[in-house]
Amino acid sequence: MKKITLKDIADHFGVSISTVSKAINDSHEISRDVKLKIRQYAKAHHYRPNRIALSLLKKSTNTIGVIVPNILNYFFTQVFYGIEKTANSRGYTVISCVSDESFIKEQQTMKLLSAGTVDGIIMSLAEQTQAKGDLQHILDVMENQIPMVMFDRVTDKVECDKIVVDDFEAGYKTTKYLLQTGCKKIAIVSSIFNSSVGKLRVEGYREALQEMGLDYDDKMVVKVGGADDLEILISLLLDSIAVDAIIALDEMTAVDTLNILKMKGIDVPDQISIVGFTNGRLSKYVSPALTMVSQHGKYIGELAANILMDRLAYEGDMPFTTKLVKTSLIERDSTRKVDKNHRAYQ
Amino acid sequence: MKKITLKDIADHFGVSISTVSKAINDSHEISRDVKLKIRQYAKAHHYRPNRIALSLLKKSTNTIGVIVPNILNYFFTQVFYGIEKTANSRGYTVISCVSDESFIKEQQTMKLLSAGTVDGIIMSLAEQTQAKGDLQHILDVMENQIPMVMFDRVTDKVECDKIVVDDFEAGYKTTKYLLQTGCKKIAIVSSIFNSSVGKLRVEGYREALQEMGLDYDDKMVVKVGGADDLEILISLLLDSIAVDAIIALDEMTAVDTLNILKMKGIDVPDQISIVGFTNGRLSKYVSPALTMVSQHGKYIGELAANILMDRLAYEGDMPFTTKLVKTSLIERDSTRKVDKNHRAYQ
DNA sequence: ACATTTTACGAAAACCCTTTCGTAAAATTT
DNA sequence: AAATTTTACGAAAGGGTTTTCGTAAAATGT
Repeated sequence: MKKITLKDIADHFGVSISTVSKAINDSHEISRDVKLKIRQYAKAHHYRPNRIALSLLKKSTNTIGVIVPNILNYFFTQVFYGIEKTANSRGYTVISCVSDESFIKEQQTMKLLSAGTVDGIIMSLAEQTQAKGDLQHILDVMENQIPMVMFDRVTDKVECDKIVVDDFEAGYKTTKYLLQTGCKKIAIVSSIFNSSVGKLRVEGYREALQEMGLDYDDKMVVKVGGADDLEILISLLLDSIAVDAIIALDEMTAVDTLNILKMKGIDVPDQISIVGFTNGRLSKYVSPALTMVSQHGKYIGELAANILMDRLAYEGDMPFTTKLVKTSLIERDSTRKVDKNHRAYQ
Repeated sequence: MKKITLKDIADHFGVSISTVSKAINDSHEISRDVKLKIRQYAKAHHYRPNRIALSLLKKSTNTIGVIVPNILNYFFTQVFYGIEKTANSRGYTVISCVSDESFIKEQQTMKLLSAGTVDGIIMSLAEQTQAKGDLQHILDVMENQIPMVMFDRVTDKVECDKIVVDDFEAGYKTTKYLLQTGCKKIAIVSSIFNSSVGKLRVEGYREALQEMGLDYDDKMVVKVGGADDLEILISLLLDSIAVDAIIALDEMTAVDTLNILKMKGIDVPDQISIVGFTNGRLSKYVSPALTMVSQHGKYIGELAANILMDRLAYEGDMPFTTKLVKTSLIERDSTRKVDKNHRAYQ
């Protein structure tokens, strides 16, 4: 049984296509008996209006495009999950694309999506795009009147709705928390020192130190490239400074750091506390379970989808907004309990 | 600048739409100068043929739909990644949907996708659908002449291309491996004892035992429901039998089991070896790092996409195939090294 | 100079759907 | 009985594209 169209049904009953369409859409223009037999036949043959034809007619596809840099990253998976769930509940379909952190692929994908395939786009910039700073393909899309929401990795050069994690506050809050648990010498291990995200977290850390009258020491901010560096760099750090807490700016580095400390026979959290960023699947399962900063990926996805769909539904002008999503600290066993007395002084 | 169409360009030059179309498609029917000025204008105004209109005309969307039960599961994320990459490289777009293990959502999604939105579908059954056994929505799609590839969670009731993990062999191979490392009393911890996948693995395990002349003992196959059961059930197991190896049928259970054994002061792998299923992100990062069975999610995704696209490209009949993908054992530190002498007897 | 071919373009159909408008016939009102 | 309204349907446009076919004018061949 091939796909059935209005024409097929019209031919079968010897009526016009418009009659069939109206009958199926329960128009009052069609008599009761004609309507009945047509609807019955349509149902029996699983008639469903062709979405493509409808899109062409209505000039809207009820589809939104999503471009994430790396779907294997749990944060993006979570965001994607949030988007899909929300879009779906509001009758939208999601076309998902992965830029794989590549500028070229992002460019191609944007072109594809903007060729009438989607009503709007949600995206996070590829690493290469951020490094290159060439955003023409994104400006093109905006010029084409396609609404866009950028999240996490955004840019000032494009005017659109944005959702960013409050990374400054996250760095600040995390540092403050460690200080409250009695830590005095807090180091940072970063594998993302080039990104805006990484820089903001360090700035927040700096602010927190300053507020407590502590000195910021550049040597305390360790920049790691590959995983191999980590062990050497941590050893170097520990040899020179009596560190009592480490903030790792991504989950894998956090877990690696934990393992290195354990190998060295250092007790976590008694001798050194660890807080990691991105509350993924790992942190709960290592021992001690790691205290992590959650970025609320799923919530960000829901928010992005809602903002986009609101804009799509809204007639007339709507100012662009930038939402700042706060992080949460998920306390587990890699940090000490907050010192109540100390907290009292805050 | 609004979206520009052939008509806009035609109006601008006072020529017909067909002339513009031919000029842009570099037809020999159009004179050099007309072609030149039209193409130039089109490029300057970022003309791109509307994909929706093309889809309607060509009766193909160059899009494939993917339905996975749970995108937060790393295995499915990997499969999805493989599909997206492969589809993309062959000029296809991917519409991704999540059934969330729900029968209703799977049903709705299938309807949506089969309404002309996609050329083909790749899917893995939702848990609810498997439990319910109602596959009408899938049969409907097949009747609609939409090619489909099912992977991992498949069913005999639908005739289509399928890709399944060789779970019997995986259970067999894993057991054999543990025996070769000198283990004699191998237990299984399963949270998926109702699924075909789980059953096959246990059968493979049984076969391996039998082959070595060892008895199969039902008490050695522990069925866990929630995470809370696990500790009690493992304690019960260890109290009654001198187990020296545990096979966990999913990653989280493997890690949980490891942590429980460590808490009990049992050395892994010296006293008890552990092998887990699904080589995800956790296993590498716990200590000792877990020996795992990899299902090659990314490869399965690539395979599924290629089979589907091959079928879409092929004119005429093509028999349905079922591919059996072998698993690989990734040896880490939760199992002992293979006993060479023992192996010699194999 | 006339017949034939080539060149260069336009008209129209097809893809499938919804909706507006037009119009007979039937039903109602005057 | 004539005028008006209502009922129930069909024709056609429009959405954007490609492609087949038709056809003037220009170019070529004899």
